[in-house]
Amino acid sequence: MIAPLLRKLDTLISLSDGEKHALLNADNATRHVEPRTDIVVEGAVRDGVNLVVEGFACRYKLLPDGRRQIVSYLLPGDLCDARMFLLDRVDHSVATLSRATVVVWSRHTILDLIEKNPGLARAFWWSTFVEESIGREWLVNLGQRTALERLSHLICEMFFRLDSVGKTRGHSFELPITQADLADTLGLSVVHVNRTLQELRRDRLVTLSGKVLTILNLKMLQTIAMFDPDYLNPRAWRPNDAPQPANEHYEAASTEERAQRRVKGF
Amino acid sequence: MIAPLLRKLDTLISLSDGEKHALLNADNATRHVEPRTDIVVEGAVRDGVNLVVEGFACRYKLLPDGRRQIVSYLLPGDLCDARMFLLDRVDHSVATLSRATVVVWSRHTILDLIEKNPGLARAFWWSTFVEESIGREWLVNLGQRTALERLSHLICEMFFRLDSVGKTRGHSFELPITQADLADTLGLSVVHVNRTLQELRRDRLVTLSGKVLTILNLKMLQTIAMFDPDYLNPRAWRPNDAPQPANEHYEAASTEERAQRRVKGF
DNA sequence: CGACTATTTGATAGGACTCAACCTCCGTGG
DNA sequence: CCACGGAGGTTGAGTCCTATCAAATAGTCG
Repeated sequence: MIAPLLRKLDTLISLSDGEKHALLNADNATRHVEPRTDIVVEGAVRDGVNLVVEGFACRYKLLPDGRRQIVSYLLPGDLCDARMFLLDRVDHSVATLSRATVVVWSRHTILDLIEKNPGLARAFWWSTFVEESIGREWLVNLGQRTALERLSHLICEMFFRLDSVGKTRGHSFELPITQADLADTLGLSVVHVNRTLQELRRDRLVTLSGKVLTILNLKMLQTIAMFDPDYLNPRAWRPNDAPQPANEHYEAASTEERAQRRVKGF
Repeated sequence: MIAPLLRKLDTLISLSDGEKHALLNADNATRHVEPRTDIVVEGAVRDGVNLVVEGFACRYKLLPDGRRQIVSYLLPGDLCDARMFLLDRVDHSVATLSRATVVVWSRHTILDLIEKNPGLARAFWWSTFVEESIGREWLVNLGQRTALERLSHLICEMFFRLDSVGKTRGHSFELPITQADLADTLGLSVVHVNRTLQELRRDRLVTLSGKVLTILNLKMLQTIAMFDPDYLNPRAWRPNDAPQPANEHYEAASTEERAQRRVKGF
């Protein structure tokens, strides 16, 4: 059930068997949620942590006049709240885009998990790094790229993210969202998203029928989008796994421990 | 020297005298940096944490073809690296926009500070929440707002942020950056930034001479920008200041220690 | 099958970009 | 003290990308 999460976290930071077990066995409640349903409402008090298991969800913000901007996607394996269980409220809402399955851990359960499995805390933390990194890339997308580039970039990102949780088949994946959602993600009008999509199809870059998107020419799509998947993989941000000068300090310190290692391991 | 930081953190989460002292007395080196100088280079190995004390800096990303997007501003009191001292590398660069003064803490110093003053760790952490919240608001800005709205919003944000660290005089503040920087921030061309700025002046909303910006009609500017300062103040996100379950737990944990505190407290 | 919702198409308008030139302010140096 | 050079700011003209408006088509679900 929570396989995508396990897979994702394990990629970020390899988890011990104990940690995997803990996650698998933690109390949780499964919810099936209809499309266009708020999971977390801006300003509301939070009670637990949600994990998207199946389907797409998003964080979004509304302007007083009704304009909507989607600020991130929550794909299978993504935590809706990440570390937000520390905040009572959030400044944005989270809603499903498609029909979705969500696993909910109570605040208590999560804190207990983290307490007993520091590695999990680390992994959660890393996943927020990725989220922030994606956010920065989205800023570049909205600020600098043209409609064609934006859409291409988003498609590339989705492909890589879904692939990392085993939700692709070859170069295809389900894209259970509407063009209006894409528009609110890319800062474009629906009409223009539609035409841009047609352009991608015309150029034999992708296929999109029903809710299945197939990338016909990934390399070309990446080139157009200037897409470099590094930002999705913090592991790659490290030069390699060789200790850094800054780290020697820690390696040297000895009594000092887990805490130090923890920090580094992050 | 680090007064702006103290002031900011104290607003986020009130600091104890001990914590303030620790910060004030921590070893640090002061650097004066010329405009347009990289402080942190994408992909480079990190060694310490930088704090902007005076002047403006920014995080930015470059596209292969040279387009630049500024993804956040670092104003006086802002930490360039926040928790990034845990990562060896970052996916973006940080550069000064104006002449700036930067205080540098070594990795060791920072870890020591955090170790001994969990409250500081918490405060740093909170400050990253604000940063993320700002990032989301910027996404809305780039995705949904028109040029006039974007610029107005950015000006409002700067005003509120600078005001919170005592860097304003009345409704004026120094804006030591170039229109080209604004353009790369707002996803607009320099020419259009220029014209939009003129529009704001024509409408008697702001004044901008030399490097000093004065807001003549804050209320109107906020209305145009649909600016709501809440996102800058996580305190407001909490229902009140009653102790939270999460915190009780955190305070309570005892044997497992620093490691836990590190993770949780941060 | 009917009522929606989503996608597509056509036509038109407009916001923002580009190109190119000009101006203004400063710091430097002869 | 003024000439020079460069960076930043300003203007004008023309174009293009993207938005809007409106309507038709296709899909979906009960």
